[in-house]
Amino acid sequence: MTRPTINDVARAAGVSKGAVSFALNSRPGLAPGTRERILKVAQEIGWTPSFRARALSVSRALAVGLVIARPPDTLGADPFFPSFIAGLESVLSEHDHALLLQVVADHERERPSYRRLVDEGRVDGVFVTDLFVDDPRPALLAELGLPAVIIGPALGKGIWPAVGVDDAPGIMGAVEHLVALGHSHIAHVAGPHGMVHGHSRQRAWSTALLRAGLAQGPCIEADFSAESGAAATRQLLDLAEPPTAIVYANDLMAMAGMSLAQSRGIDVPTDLSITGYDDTEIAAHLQPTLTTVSSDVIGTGRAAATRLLELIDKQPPTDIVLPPARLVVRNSSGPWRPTHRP
Amino acid sequence: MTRPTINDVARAAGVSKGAVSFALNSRPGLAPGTRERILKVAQEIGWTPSFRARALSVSRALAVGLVIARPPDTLGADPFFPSFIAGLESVLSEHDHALLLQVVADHERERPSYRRLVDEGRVDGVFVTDLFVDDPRPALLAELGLPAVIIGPALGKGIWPAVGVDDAPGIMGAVEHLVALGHSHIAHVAGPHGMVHGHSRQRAWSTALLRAGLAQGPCIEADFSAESGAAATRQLLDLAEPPTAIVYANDLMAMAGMSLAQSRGIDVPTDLSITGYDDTEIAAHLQPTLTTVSSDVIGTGRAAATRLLELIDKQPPTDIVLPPARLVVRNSSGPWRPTHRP
DNA sequence: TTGTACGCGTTATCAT
DNA sequence: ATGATAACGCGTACAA
Repeated sequence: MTRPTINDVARAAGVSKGAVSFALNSRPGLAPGTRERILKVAQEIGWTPSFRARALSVSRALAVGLVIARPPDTLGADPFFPSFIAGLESVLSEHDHALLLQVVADHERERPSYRRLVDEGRVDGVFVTDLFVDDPRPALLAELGLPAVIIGPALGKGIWPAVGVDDAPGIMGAVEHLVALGHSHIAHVAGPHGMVHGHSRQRAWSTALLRAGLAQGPCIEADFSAESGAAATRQLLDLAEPPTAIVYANDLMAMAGMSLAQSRGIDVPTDLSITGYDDTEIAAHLQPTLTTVSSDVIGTGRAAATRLLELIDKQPPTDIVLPPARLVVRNSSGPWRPTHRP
Repeated sequence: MTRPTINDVARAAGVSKGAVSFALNSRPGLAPGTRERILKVAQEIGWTPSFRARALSVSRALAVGLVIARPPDTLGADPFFPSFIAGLESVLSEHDHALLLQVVADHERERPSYRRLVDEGRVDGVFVTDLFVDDPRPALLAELGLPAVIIGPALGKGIWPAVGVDDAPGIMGAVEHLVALGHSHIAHVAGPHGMVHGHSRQRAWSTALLRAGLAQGPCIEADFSAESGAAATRQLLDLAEPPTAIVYANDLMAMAGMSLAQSRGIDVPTDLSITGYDDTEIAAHLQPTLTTVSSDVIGTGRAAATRLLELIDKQPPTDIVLPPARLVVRNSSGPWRPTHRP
């Protein structure tokens, strides 16, 4: 009833432990016949190498970690992680690595989280998400000697490789789309300036306006939450000259903003155009359907996992090309109409 | 630069490996002074026991698994997992257990996933979610000898303990709320009948109607997705006698349904009342705000983790009481008005 | 190909 | 009562 070990296989096949190990890892130095026989016996006995023994022996954890630092309720609304994790998994499982997940409420608790992962030797590397400007984590991880891959737009040259869909093309696409519809007063509801994806999306919005030869519209910093999206929208609509279009840094804020506008009797898109970012499942089923930016999140996960495994094995980086984020035009954006508001 | 081992500590403290181990695990048989000295030295050297070595030695993985079988895009819209995982983590980390996550696209791939977890000895137990009626997984896990805790409403007596907020009170609360508002033609957009939480919510709806002395309203089976929620709503509204209120099995379908109704010029809640389930972050920011059911998901995670660890250690179950799911009344539900539709 | 040391704690057996 | 010693768990890798 107890699990078979490598010794059982060796005995049954009439060879040594070492031979079995060689056969399993398909390493040279075994007669083809022997190799086959060993594998067949292993199959019959139903032996799979013990991950624990292997991990101890090779001094590797055979696992990587993902530490998510966010209040759980904010997490629930984020469509990123599930898909991202699915992408990670698809690569990791092929390389016999497991994904170890930790969710901590805030960045304070993130540090000890990494420490423990390292101290106990639980993981061989980690993914770092939600990077903020001047984030201390890359340096901390370097100090701990733990390989890492940063998820998100690369902000300057870093210690670690960054993997992620560049969000600029998507946001710029949104602005261009609105400009083409005749809008010239285009606002932005941004993510926190301190977070790189908040930052980069805002910069993309700003750059796009510049390129279109338009004046910078109003920009309000929010925090990706529905609450903050609604509040930001309220501020924008209360301006002396409210914008005719708003580019949101994510779908959740866009949805909250759209609802707020509607509750004030403002019609979307007749009176106000709105774009989101993420292409959440619900986006296509709102009233009106939401124009938003879609990116290959699963692909990002795959790329990140691939890169981290390479980093761990000290292999040269594969060049992985991800399709750029693209605008999905729906009904929340429409032509600008030079009418008077009530 | 290499990690300190138990030997380093033993040498520095002038004792044997065994003594250090005893000190660490606070086991009897050491003079108080010795114990303290050892711990102090360990602290100074910065030694933490290697998880790998310990796992091999105690023949335990010191980790538990969560296998999520869902297409990633459906996952993204589900607010359950992030909070649930946060709850799991808070308990697991205190007991030095890690959470190993796997996301597979469908149930076909779930089976091999468990096999690998077991064969490699990666985990000591698993959480089973999204249980469906006559689910083969509990039996499979029993056969594999892998302790499990089922997440969700207990459907009959099972091999494994079930942990989860009972959804019946919440759904019944929604129906009662609608009845109190004067509605008598209350429909249900259900989750898949084959899934226990789809099933149990539908039963709760049905029971509540019965208790209120009302006729069973129309019920349409959907699959928790926005798409299916919209389709089901379309069917309901096309009935000769459309319902005046719809109870949805989750927020996502409710949102899609609400949008669909609005796109047809039906006012919510004036012409149609709507309730959801989950209390998603966006629910409070929709137009109108969504009446829905809220439950303690983090608490569920904590309870599940506690129970699984007990199961693994063959300890008697702690009795954990979770607050029942409760209705959060907002603006998508209102009094029934006996008016004619256009 | 085989034999064996090794990785690193845990625990049962012994000695004082 | 204290603490040392050695076997053990299970693959991997190198010398023979």
